[in-house]
Amino acid sequence: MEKQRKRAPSQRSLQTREKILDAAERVFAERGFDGASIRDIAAAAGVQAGLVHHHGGSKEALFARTVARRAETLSQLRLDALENRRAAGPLTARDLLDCFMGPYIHMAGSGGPQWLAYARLVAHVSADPRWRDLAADWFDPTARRFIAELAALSPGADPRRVAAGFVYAVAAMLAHLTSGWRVGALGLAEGGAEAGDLLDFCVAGIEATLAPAAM
Amino acid sequence: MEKQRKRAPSQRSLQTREKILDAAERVFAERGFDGASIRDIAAAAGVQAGLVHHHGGSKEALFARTVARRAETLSQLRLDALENRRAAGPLTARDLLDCFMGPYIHMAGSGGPQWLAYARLVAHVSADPRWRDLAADWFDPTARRFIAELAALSPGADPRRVAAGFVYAVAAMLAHLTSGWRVGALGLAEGGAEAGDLLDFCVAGIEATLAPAAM
DNA sequence: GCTTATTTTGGTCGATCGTTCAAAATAAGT
DNA sequence: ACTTATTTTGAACGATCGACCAAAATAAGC
Repeated sequence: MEKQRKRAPSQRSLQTREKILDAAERVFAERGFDGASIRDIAAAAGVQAGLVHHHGGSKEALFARTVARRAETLSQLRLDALENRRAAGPLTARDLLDCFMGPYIHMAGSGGPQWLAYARLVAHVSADPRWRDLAADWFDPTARRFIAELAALSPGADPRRVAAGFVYAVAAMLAHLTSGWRVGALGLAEGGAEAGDLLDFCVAGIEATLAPAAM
Repeated sequence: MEKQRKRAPSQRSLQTREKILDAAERVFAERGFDGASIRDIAAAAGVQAGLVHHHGGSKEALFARTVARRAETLSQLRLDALENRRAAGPLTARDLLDCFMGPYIHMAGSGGPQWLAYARLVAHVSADPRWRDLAADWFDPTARRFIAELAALSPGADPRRVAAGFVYAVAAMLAHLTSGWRVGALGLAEGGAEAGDLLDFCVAGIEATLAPAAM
């Protein structure tokens, strides 16, 4: 049984893979998993439908790949921000939330339209129990880390309260990133809400959950 | 052109309508609009597929009907709670948020499993720009009312900041109601987070947005 | 009880879905 | 340049989708 020799993927292939992932990100973000068709994604990428399967595997695998791609980058940005901030001195709740939310907000604002699509994609993932394991694999480790850091700020805090507060903060962040389609409806500014408002809201909320439990 | 005489719908028909709406609520909540099929809904309701169209119209109309049914009840509960609380004395931010969230939390907890399904359904609506108009029609009027009440508490507050904070609070509430499938993953209690934690978080966050803008 | 409108059934329609595949085109290795 | 593996095309496959309809069953009005 001779080993079949593998060959490194061509550069053209790598470009196509990214084109397909970008297209999948946009289409999945707009219409969700079931609303998006392989043919829609292929058309958005400018390739044939069969090619999507060749590069992305099944539709579920493609979806998982799309979620995973930026999740890795995002986690690294968050953890790096945390280390840098820690080196600068003692951490506050605002520091921690800024390290967690800052990279996402920044990339969504100036990292190109793909990052904004990714935020909408994550909103779909969060709304569908079907992707529980996917979300747990890619988001929970970093979330757990930040929850632990937050809980460590207040020795008397109830860890479950802090975890709940963190979930609320993440939900608010996703709402902030995806509220573009609500613009104007509720008196929000044209370009959506300000990132500072989000941070103020979440810091105050988290600090409330950090307070020692009342008797 | 003789007017064709209408006939009142039979009671059996009304029961079937509700069975179908309940089934649609469950299936739409679990799999979203595109993931749910008319046949799935019909099977869950124990009727034939054609009957779903007869009672609910097109799939989109059925979805809209499903969203609208409890939205009406919910708005009324919220506005009633607001009037009752107002009669008891001057309102605080906590009062207002409790009037808005309380009915939902209460119905989700003890109003039967259908109300919990409805919360997941609303999460899908919030994640999909396709239902912008639907959400605006059924949720915005009441939301606007509560935003105005909140803003009135603090004359120096920026209305847009308050609106943003309210959107964050709603997102946190939906996360609270639908976080059952995250239970345990992040250290949350088995039965999900406590409603009190949600209210504490949101009150603190909203009060932060009510503070007069710094110079 | 007879008539009429409504409710329900069971099946079918064309369209579109995810997936597969053989063949053509392209690029890499020697 | 020749060989070989990979990438891409274009077209199919069966399954399932939303929607529709004629006929049967049921209930309401007289």
